Amino acid sequence: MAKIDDVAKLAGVSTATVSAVINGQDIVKPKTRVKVLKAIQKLNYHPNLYARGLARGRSAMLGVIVSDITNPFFAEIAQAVQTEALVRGYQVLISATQFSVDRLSDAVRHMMGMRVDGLVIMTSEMEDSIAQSLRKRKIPAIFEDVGTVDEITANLRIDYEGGISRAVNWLVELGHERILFAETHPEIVDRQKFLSHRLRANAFRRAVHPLSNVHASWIDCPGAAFRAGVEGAAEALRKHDFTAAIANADPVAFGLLRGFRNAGKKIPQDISLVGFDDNPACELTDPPLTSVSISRQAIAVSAVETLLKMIENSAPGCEIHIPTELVVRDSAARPAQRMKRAVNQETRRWRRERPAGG
Amino acid sequence: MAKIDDVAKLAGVSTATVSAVINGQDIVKPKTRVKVLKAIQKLNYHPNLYARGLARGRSAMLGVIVSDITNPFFAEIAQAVQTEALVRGYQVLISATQFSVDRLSDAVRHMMGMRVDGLVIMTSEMEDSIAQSLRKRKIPAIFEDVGTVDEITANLRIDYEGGISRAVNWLVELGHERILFAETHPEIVDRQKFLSHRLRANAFRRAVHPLSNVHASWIDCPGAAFRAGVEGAAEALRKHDFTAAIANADPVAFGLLRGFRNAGKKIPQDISLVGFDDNPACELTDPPLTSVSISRQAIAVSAVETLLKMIENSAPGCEIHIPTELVVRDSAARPAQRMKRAVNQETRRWRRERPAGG
DNA sequence: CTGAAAGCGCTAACAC
DNA sequence: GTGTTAGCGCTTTCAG
Repeated sequence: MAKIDDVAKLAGVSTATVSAVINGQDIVKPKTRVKVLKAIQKLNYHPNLYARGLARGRSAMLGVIVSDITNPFFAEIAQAVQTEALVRGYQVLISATQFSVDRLSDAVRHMMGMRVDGLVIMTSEMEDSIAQSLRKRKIPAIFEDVGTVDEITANLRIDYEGGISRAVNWLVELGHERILFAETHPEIVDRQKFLSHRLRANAFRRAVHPLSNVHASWIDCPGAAFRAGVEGAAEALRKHDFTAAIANADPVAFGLLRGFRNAGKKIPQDISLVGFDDNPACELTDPPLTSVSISRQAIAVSAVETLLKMIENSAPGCEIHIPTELVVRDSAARPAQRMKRAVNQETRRWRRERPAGG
Repeated sequence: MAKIDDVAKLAGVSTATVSAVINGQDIVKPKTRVKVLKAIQKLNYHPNLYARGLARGRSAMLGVIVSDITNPFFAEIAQAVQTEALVRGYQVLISATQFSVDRLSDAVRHMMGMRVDGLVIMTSEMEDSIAQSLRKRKIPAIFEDVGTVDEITANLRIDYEGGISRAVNWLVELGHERILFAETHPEIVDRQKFLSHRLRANAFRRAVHPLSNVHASWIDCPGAAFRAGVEGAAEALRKHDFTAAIANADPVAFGLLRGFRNAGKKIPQDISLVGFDDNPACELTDPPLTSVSISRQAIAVSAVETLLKMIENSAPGCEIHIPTELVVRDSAARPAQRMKRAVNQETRRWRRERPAGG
C-alpha cells in the first residue's frame, strides 16, 4: 500500500512537500504540485487517516447517535447533519443503538476513541455514566430534550408547546369541543416516559386548560405505536366522548385512523385526527394526515452550527429552539352537527358496502 | 488527555501490560489486571483509535454507502449491517451520498483512508473510476445488481424475477387478464435506468410472456415516485385497459393508489394493485398495499458474512442470492365481472358522496 | 519553496 | 508475566 514516502520518491520531492500538496497549502510551486499529483494518481495513493489523525491530534469528525435510524425522523436528521458537516469540513460517524444502553455506551466509547470533536445524541435511552464520561472528556455534545445545559452541552428544545397548541387551536376553530389526546411510549424504556413525550402531553394540557368550552380526554397506548393506536381507538370510543383526536406521534395516529375506521367511523367526517412529527407516510394515508412538523433541517443545521461554535470558539452550550408548524392535510374537518345519529347512519351504510372482512 | 503511558505509570506497570489488558489478552495476572483497570477508570482513559489503527495496520471496520438513508429500505439494511458487524467485532462507517457522484467518491475516498476492510455499496449512482480505485486497492466490496463478480467483488442478486412472477401469478390466479406495469426511475440518474429497475421490468416481461391469456401494458412514471405515480395513474387510465397494476417500487404504487382513487376507482374492487419493496408504509395505506418484499435482514447478514469471508479467508467474490416474497395485503382482489359498467356506477356514486375537492 | 527529523499514541516482538 | 523498544504513516516545525 503506497505511502507518502513512495509518492515523495516518485515525485522526486520530500514528504513535507507531498503533505503540503495534499492539504492544499498554497506554498508549493505549481510545477512541483503537478508532479506530486501525478505520482499520487499513479500510485493510487490515499493518505492513511489514522496516521493523519494521530499526527494532527484531531479528527475533524462529528458523531451522531440515534436510537433507530429506521425512523425517518432520525434518518433525515442524520443525513442532514452529515451533509451540513461535510460542507464545513467535518466527517460524521453515524451510529444506531436500537434502544440498547449497551450499544449506546459502545457507540460513545468508539466515538471517544475516534476523538470526535463533538457529538449529537438523540436517543431515548441514556445513562448517567455516559454523560459523565463525555463531560470529563470535555466533548461538546448536543442532546434532545435533556434540560441540562452547561459549558459543553447544548440542548435541542423543540417547541412542542407551540405545535400542540396550534393543533388544538386549529381543531377548536373548526368547532371541536371534545378532544382526545392519545399518548404512546415505547415499552422498551420503562425507566420513565420519554421526556419528549411528557412535554407533548403537558403542552396539550396547557393548551386545553384555558379553553373552558373544550373537554379533554386522554388515552394511553403503550407498546408498538401502530398496534397500540388501533387498539387505543377502540378503547377511546368505548370510554370517551370526542370529535377530534391528537396523537403524540404519527404512528399512533396511523393506528387510530385504522382503528376508528374499523369501528365504522369516517375520518374526518366523524372524527378529526392530528398527528405529530410529520412522518413522510402522512401523505399516504387516506385521508392524508394533518400533523405537527418538526423541521429536521433546522435541527441538523442548528445542531452542527452550535456544535462547531462550541468546538471552534469554545462557546458554551445553549438551548437551541426548534420551531414546529402544523401541516394541514385532510384528516381534520368541522365536526358533524348531530354526531351520534350521523355516525349510526354511516356505520350502517359502511356495513352494507363492505359485507365482510374489510 | 490521558494516554497509555499515564495509565501504565499510575498502575505501576508497563504500557505493554496495559495494552494486553485493554485487548483482553489472557496473559495478565488478575491482580495486575485489576490495578490497570482501576487506573483506566480513574483517568477516564480511552485508547486513541488512530494510534491503534496505525500500529495494528488494520481497522476492523466495514463501510456502508447508500444513496439515501432516508429510504427505509436502505436504513434497515444499514442498521442491520451495523448490528451484524458489531457482533463480529467490526465497526461500521455509514455514509449517504444523496445521489451525488461527488459525494460517493468522497465517501469512498474517506473510507479508503480509514482503511476499511470491506465495503457494501448500494447506490444508484456509480462511476468507473471509483470501482477501479477499489479494485486497485484490493478492497473487498459488495454491490447490488452490478453483475460483475471477481476476486474482490461480490454481488447481491435480488430475486426480482421470482418476486415479480409471484406477483403476476397471484393476480392471474385472482382472475386478472389485463395487467399494467408501472415503472419509475429517479431523474437524477439520467446516465441509464437503474439496473435494478431494468431487472424488474424484464422480470415482468418474462413472467407475462408465456401467459397467452394475459395482456400486458406499460407506463413510465419518471421523477419523484409518488407524484409520478399519481400522474401516471391518470395517463394509464386514459391509454390502457387493465384491471390490475404492478409498480416497480412502492412509492409509485402509493401514487397510483391515490391517482386511481382521484379518478373515482376503487381499490381493489376496480383495480388491483401490487407494489415492490414492502415499504413500512404499505401497512398504512387504505387498503394496505400488497407488495413484494426483499428481506433486509437477509441482505445485511449475507453481505457481512460474505464480506468477512472475503476479508478473513480471502475468499473470492460471489453472487449472493437474496430471496423475495409476496406479502399479501388487501390491495388486490378478484376483478369485477363487467368492469366498464361497474366502474361507471362507482364513479357516479363516488361523485355524489364527495361533492367537491376530495 | 523544499528537506530532515521529531514526534503523535499504540502494538507487538523480543528480552528478561 | 512483565518491561523495552522499534516502528505504523503522517504532520509540522525548523533549517536551508
